[in-house]
Order: sequence, then structure tokens, then C-alpha cells
Amino acid sequence: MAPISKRPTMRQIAEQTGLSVTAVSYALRGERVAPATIERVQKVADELGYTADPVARALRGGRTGTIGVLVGSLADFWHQTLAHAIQRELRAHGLHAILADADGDPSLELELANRLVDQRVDGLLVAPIGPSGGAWADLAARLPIVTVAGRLIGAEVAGEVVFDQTTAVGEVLRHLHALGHRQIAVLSWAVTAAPDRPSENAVREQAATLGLDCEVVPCAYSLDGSLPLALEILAREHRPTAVFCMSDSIAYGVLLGCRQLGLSVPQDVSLVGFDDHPLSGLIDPPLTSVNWGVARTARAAVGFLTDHLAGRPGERRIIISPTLVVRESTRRL
Amino acid sequence: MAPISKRPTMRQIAEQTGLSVTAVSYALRGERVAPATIERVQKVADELGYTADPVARALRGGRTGTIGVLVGSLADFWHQTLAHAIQRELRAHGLHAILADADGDPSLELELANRLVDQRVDGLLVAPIGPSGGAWADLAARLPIVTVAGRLIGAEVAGEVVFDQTTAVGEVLRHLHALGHRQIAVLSWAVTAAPDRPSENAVREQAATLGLDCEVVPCAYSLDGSLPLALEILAREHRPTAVFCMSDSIAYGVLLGCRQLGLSVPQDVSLVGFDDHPLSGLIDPPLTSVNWGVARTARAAVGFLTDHLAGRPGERRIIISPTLVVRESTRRL
DNA sequence: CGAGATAAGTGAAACGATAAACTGAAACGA
DNA sequence: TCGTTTCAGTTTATCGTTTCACTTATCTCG
Repeated sequence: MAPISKRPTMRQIAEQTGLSVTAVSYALRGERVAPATIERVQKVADELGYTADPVARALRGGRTGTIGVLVGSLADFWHQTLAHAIQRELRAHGLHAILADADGDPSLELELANRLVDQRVDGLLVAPIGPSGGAWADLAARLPIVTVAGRLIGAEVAGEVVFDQTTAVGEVLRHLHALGHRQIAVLSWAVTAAPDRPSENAVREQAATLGLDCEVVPCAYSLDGSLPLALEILAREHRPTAVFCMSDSIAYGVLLGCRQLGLSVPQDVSLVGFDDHPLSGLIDPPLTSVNWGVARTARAAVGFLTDHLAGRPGERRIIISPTLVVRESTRRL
Repeated sequence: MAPISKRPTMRQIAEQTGLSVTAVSYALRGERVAPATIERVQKVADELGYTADPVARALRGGRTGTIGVLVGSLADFWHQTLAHAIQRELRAHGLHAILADADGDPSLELELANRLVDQRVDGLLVAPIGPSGGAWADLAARLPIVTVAGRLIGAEVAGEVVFDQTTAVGEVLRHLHALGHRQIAVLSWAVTAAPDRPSENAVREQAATLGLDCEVVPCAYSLDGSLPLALEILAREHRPTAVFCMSDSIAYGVLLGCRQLGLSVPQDVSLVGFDDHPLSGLIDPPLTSVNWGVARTARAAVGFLTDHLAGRPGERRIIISPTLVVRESTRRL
């Protein structure tokens, strides 16, 4: 239970070489001390398997080489994909990622972000689902934060990867409109305290423009969250002819609901997802969805952060355009 | 870039209350000092928004309340699911998780594990894909490690959640055998240095018993990894009549390969996955797979760890039995 | 040959929190 | 009245590393 064999420290190296701890510290970074000494220290360090204790180093306020990644909901398949892509991208930059998951609870996000900062990460990559409170601004003043697919209003972030949700929603609604759908249920993530959610406004406005009857239903950001909702909505007397889900995970739950109710997609109900999970082309029927390109999203976000950490200036903001991928889950009415 | 507003420290509280730092330390944990003082300190702490710096605490060797979770490949859908389930379960125990991803590279696992230990986690939950070198034993002596679905031979771990892969493989092979399949390709994760991989031996032995012609092909643990392999294997003159993938992710890639080659599943090729991802029932065709129960797996693993951390004794080992879920991707030849 | 520069290294302080040992005062029992 | 507890703190040391200020030698140049 208690740590039995502890990690080697500089002190041990110092004792073995007869040097002071200070000299060892300098030697290990190749400064000040004589080349011969550097080599001697290096050799002993290798023998002992010494690595610097990042905690002790962090205590003094230096860089840790670790980036905190916070995703709003790892229950959501797209967030899983994003998390992985970001981890991979960070590693390509020689950075390590530690990942935290707010599990669909917006109120947890800030707490977890603080927790990551407590771990002395050099920066934060955040894919939030919740609203942006004032405390984010304080955090953003302490270390660089890059947001992905969700903004932190009021906080001065180091970079933003913004998804052009307005355009995406417009394309989806126009697509459904063109197919003759007029009554549409929109399952959006639960937005307990963010009435300014851009996509939600986008839905209402554009629905009005197109003359669509859109009902926006808040929905947890996962398969399990949407199934019961789908069962309720689709069992109604006047059920919508199409369901537009603001996440593929939500769409999968709706698909399950359709099956349980004996409804066929797309014959009885057209279904549109969002974020285009890698499996969405494989499911039955292949899901019409909106693709953002995970790889380039991750690359942009990590690039923003590394640029900022390297002290390079620049306008760190990118707007990712959506690609509507029409598959077979939508059909003319 | 540099931390602008720093976090409040005990020293600030001490100055404001006129006490020593130590007194504040005691007061904040309600020990030794007078009730009136405790209240006074508490109030100032709240005003300042003080939270203990876990790094400084960790330096002294105390508990951090954080558990390191290491997954072998977050590119694999099942590992994504497991990671989320574990995070959720840990949070239910009041513990925080930090997740690291070896991204399919077995040689990275030990390095990342060390990295997590460097971050002063109280324990480690590991779902490895690679072999178990000697250094794991050193690590296991330093802090409790619980393995999930993969053992660390030689290391004295705090608990093991073992998947009964032998039985699982047997059930799959018997299922395929019963359907008349004799020539089977097995896509197993790449095992660069682990000839003792139980499932691989299990495949060979049981294939021999049943008189099956099984070819075991090493394959990266992801959708992208299996697609090219599938294209190669299924384009052969004598292609196998069934493909058994040691992960649903691998199976999805094979399914994509089948589509590209114009082969139909299950008419032309029967396909079996492993680990039963939540979406496997939704894809076309619904995938025959082996289910382990992610929730109970996560619960067992986290339970083992918390029991150990609480100092409770016990035999911490559970063998999870597989459930073969027969869907529509397998068919009589 | 002596002043100054440089190389190579040392000791002490700092980071923030905690634990052990210690101190002064009040309370208590005999 | 003396000796012992208890209370409510304080002082000091510690964790591992980095950095600042300082000390010796040795080297260079005029």
C-alpha cells in the first residue's frame, strides 16, 4: 500500500558522485559544469533510472509538458473520437495529455478544469457542452485555454475552434425541407443554463424562415439519454416526420426507439445526426449527418495551443465549415 | 502566458488571521485548534476561495484522490466505452480519473503508466494491450494496480478483472463450426512481443480440436488498422468463409472492406466481433459479438481498487464470463 | 606580476503544505 | 504548593527541484 521502492532523486545521484544537488541539477541540463562532470552525472543517473520528479518541478512553476483535455461528455461518441484525435495530435507535438470527462454534467466542467489546472497542466483544451460562467475568465487568465466546438463567453482564450453550427443547421433544415418535411423534432443537448446556445437559436430562426414546424427538445448527449425521449415523441398521435439530432449518439438512441416502436427509418421517419461518427456510415440505415473533420479539428486546436505556448503571436481562431453527408436515413416524404 | 492571478495559499489566510501557516493547516482539517479559530479560518478561506494545492500535498506523499486510467488503445471503440464507464464509476466513489491513451502502441504503455505515477495518482487502472515487462512489477510495488482484460505477468497487482477469453473464443469457434465454416481468418490485435497472449493460444488449440483451418493475422486495434488487411485477405482466391475479429473495431473495418469488394455479409462472408460495442446491434448487418458487460467490468475494477485503498483485505480477482450475442452477421454456409 | 574575467562548483532560499517536536498558559488533583 | 495534563498554538524540518548569490581556483591580458 505505502510506496515501497521510491523513485531515485537527485540527492542519491549527488551522494554517489560526491557532488552537491545543485551541481547535479545543472549537470543534468548540461549547464555550467565541466563536460566530464556532466558525463559522470549522466551515467549515474542512467544507472539509477533517474527521471525528474515533475511534481517537485511543477511546484516551482515551470512547464510540465502536460496538457489537460476536458470533454463535456465522454458518453457521446463524437467526444470519444475527438478526445482520441486530440491525444494523438498532442503526442505528435511531444506533449502528454490527461483527459477528464464531465460526463454530460455542465456544472462539473469548471470543477474538473480547476482540477486539471491543479495538476499543473501547461494548457487546457476544452470541448464544453455547458454554459460559460465567469470563473472561466479567471482560469483563462492563469493559463492558455483553447476551446473546441463551444465557446467560453467572456473568457479571453488562447484560441477557438468554432464550428459553424448556424450553417450546418441551415443545411440540414433545407435538406429536410427540400424532401418535403415540415414537422421536425430537434433533439438538442440539454442546455440547463445557456439560452444563448448558438445552434438552438439557429434552429428557431431558420425554421421560421423556411416555414418549418420545429420542436426543440432538450436531450442528454448520449444514446441512453435519447431513447426514452424518442419513445415518447414518436408515439404521439401527430408524430414528426423527421428527427434532427444534434449528435450522432442521440440519433442512435432515436434509431433504437424507432425499432422498438416498429417504425422504419427512413420510410416512416427521416433521421439526421450531427458530427458524423465513423460508424454512422455502417449502421442500418446509413445515417445522414454533418461532418466537421475530426482530424483537422484536433490539429487546429492543438496547433493553437502549441503556438501560444511557444509565444508565437497570431489570430487564433478558425471557423470549421460543415459538410452535410447525405446517406440513407433521410427520404422524400 | 505566465500565470497572472495565482491561486490563494495558506499563507495568505495565515496573514489575514494572524495565525501561523501550520495553525491554518490544522484548522482547515478541524484538528487541534479552538472551534472559534476554526470558524475564523474557514471564513477567510471561503472568502479567498482557497483550495488546497494538491501538488504541494502530493510532494509530501499523501493521497491525491486521483486515479490514473491507462487504456491500450483509445482508437478502439471498446476501450473508449470502458474508459468512460470507469471514469463514471470512479466519480461515484468520489475519486477523480485522469486518462492516458497508449494509442495502440504497447511500448508506450509502461512509459505512460510511469507518467501517471509521476502525477501522484493513488492507484492505477490498466487495460493493457501489450506484453507485461519486468518494470511493471516495480510499479506495482509502489502503488496499487488493477488490471482489466489483460494481465501483467510477474507483477503483484492489487486486483485483476480477467476476461475468460478461452471460453469466449471457444464459443465463437463452435458457433462458426456449427454453421459449417471451416476456413476462418482471425484478426487479432498486433502482439509484437507477447507470444503468451492467452486468446491467441486459445484460438490455435481450439481450432485444432474442432478441425478448423484458422489463420491468425495480427491487426492493429482499430477500424483503420483492419481495413487494408481485410482488403488483402478477402481478395484472395481461396478466401476464408468467416472472419473472427478480436475487437468490434476490427470487425467494422472488415465490414467496410467487404463493402468495397462488393462482398455481402453474411451471404458471402460471416463476420464475428469481440467486446460488443453498443452500436454493434445497430450496424448493417447487426454484428455477432461477445459481450462482457462494461458496467460490471468497470464496477469490479474500481471496486477492487477502492477496497485496496481502504485497506480492506480480500481475494481481488474476478473472472468475467462471456456472453455470445448472435446477431445477423453470421450465417450457415 | 597583479587586476579582472571566467569556469566550476557550493550553500541557502524558495515553492506550498504537513508532521513532529516543542512552548507557554491554564486547569486539575493530591 | 507542586507536578502533571490538556489546550492552542508555534517553530522547525521535510518533500525534490531550481535559482540566486557567493566562493574558489585558474586563465588572460596589459
